[in-house]
Amino acid sequence: MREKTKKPTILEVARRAGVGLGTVSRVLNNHPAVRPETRARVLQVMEELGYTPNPHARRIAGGRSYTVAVLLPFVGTEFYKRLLEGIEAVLLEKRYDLAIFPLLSRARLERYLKNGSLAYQTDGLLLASYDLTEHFGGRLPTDRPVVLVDTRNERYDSVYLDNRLGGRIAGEYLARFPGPVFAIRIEEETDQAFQKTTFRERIQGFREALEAAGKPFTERQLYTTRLSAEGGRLALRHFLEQASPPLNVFAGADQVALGVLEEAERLGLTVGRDVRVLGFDGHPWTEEVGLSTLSQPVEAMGARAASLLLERMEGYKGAPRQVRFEPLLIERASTGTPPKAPYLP
Amino acid sequence: MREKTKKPTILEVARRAGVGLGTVSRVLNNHPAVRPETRARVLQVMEELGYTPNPHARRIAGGRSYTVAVLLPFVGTEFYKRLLEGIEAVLLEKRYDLAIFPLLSRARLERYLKNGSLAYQTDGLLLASYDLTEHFGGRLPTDRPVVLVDTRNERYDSVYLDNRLGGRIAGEYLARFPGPVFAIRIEEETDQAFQKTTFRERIQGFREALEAAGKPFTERQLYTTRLSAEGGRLALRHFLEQASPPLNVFAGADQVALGVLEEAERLGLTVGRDVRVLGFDGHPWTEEVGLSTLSQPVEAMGARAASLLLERMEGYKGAPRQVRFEPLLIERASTGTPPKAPYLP
DNA sequence: CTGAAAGCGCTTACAG
DNA sequence: CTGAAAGCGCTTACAG
Repeated sequence: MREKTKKPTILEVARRAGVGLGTVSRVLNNHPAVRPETRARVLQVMEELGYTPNPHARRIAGGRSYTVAVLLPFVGTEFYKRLLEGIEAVLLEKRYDLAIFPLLSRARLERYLKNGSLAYQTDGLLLASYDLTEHFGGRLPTDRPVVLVDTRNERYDSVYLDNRLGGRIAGEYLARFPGPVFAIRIEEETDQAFQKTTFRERIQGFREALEAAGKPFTERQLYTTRLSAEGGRLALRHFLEQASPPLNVFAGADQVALGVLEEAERLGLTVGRDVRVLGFDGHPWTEEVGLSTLSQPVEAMGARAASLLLERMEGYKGAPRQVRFEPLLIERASTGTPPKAPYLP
Repeated sequence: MREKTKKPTILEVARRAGVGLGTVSRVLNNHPAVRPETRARVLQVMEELGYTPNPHARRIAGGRSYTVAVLLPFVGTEFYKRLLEGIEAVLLEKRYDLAIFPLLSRARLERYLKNGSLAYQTDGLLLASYDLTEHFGGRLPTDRPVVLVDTRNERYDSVYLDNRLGGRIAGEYLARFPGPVFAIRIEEETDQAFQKTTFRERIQGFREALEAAGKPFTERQLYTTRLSAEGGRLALRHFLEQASPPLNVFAGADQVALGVLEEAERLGLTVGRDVRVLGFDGHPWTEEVGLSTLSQPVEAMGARAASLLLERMEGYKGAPRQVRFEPLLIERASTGTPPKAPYLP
């Protein structure tokens, strides 16, 4: 009759391993001053008992929470899925937990930050996509280390993709093909509190490249839509009202590019010949559907951001570090080029 | 020169209020055995000091975490925004925190549940939209109370909307207007791990009502798309290829209905006369755009679910409670009916 | 109604 | 390298 399966504590581990509980704690914290044999024995016992440390006790005893807060837009796109995977990979390895805070409203954000709730819960903050510092006069109201990812700010460690460069690469690339060039501009969320400029930068770079190539780009070549595959379908229909195949489309995002692909197929057009399509993001499924795209190492960016944060949490005091990633053009069938060897991140 | 603004503790509050720290704790926990004057004085001091209890200490001392986990689909739709608002409202009032766990993959879910991480962190679980019990042989591997919302299961407290009824109301309503009837079926996410049937139920009810009204519904009257406004635009174009105005469209969700509205306007059609559109969800903005819709009391559902969970956490042991909400038809200009008094939830 | 004390499961100097 | 002890900020019987 054991009572409600009480979790084993550090004390029980210590007893069974025949050591003091300080030693168990040292093993837990990777303290170097533990003999390898002792460590092994303790780990063994932990394994047997299915022991996991009580994070609340650690927090209260050690002052650290072993938790990192990730604040991200409340949109369930593949980009954030991948970003979280990258972040989580390095955090879990270091035995840190990850608390996700979807940015729903400014009021909620302030509550998180102000009332100390976040402060109590986490040892560091990872801000994705929104540079929230503007809301707080340049500095977030927290004494925890902060790292930005998918956005940048000179005052904080930042890990970001050069979206404008991606747009330029797209422009240079598509300008070489016969037929007119079109682009899809994806509307950013219009929430005043949370702004980002990702898609705008991509289009900006695209426009620059076309102009540099002597193919000035006008509003008529642009179609604006929300981020959705159906938006890509509408875009292609719109472009086909203005020009006959072959035509070349920069979709701005893989998700939208997928819609272009779907609609082309529905209309009986041959992708890669009648319609060339270029996506952006390099999501894993683009390989299956043969979509050319500007690959973005999202997982790597997330991992890098998490590493920078971990360093800060361990006391690193240097100047803010700006880590810039570059997108990589991957040619596949959707732009008519024979597929190359698969992309290795 | 105060050092890094140490947070005040219960001890400091006790001193300043001239009471023992047990009393402060009692105030914190709404224990009845505290004289009103004493309580007032303590609360005063807390206010002055900007004291907030350290949740980790409470957790470790009291065995409770004062945190509820909300597991929800990784999609940033307005529905979940509203649901979270409803949940949060009652939880915050009871001084509970809310930990959001987006359901990204089955692997992550199992990690949450298994490794005891969730178990340590929270006192109860709220599962939104997915009945995850199937993954675990009928019972979730947790000893914490569990409440489902936006889905149902006989073995757990469940709060849900009768989506099929909503579909039926929509069918009965639209069948009365002149002109053919169309419907938009929204694809559920195809993730095998996380399934829901919301939209399917709405269409099912719709079909039943039409058949009952002697207007059999065929596949030709159905357009399938992902959940997006652009999907609504495509749908309307599709319907207009099959019939001339006036026509009547059940959009299945407000977001998609919005696209129908947009496209009708773009085509110069008069909404409410040439095209009648009925949404589903009753999101706040539908009033502004004059969209008729089946209103769903999402916030109230979230609040109710949170209340049921709180009761369980306080020890309620009764049989699982099934709370069924009914959608309410709101007539506005998009179905040609003059707007009535605003809906009061 | 209220205070003093034990205890929650850990971490971290401090001695050995 | 390791043990014993103090302490983290609370909660909760236990006495008054």
